[in-house]
Amino acid sequence: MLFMFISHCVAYLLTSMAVNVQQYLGKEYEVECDGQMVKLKPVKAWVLQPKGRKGVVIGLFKCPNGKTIRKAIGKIE
DNA sequence: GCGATCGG
DNA sequence: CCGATCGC
Repeated sequence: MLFMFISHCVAYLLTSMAVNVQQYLGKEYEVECDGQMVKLKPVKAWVLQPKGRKGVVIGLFKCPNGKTIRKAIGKIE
């Protein structure tokens, strides 16, 4: 019973976070690549947030020139 | 400096 | 292993 409850909570937390990040993955962002502004979808996104402080969402972008860059694409309360 | 992530 | 990402 307790196990069921806890696993449910864990699953809920994991999925809700995954969904939040996935929303960022769907959208395009203006990113500076090779001295040019390019619209790209992030290859990956995650929350970067110290404990007890506000944080940011970091997007990982693959530029046309092959370079990979990170950019903050969101804020966390 | 903290937070996660991964390319260089 | 470190830089760089952002805001606090």
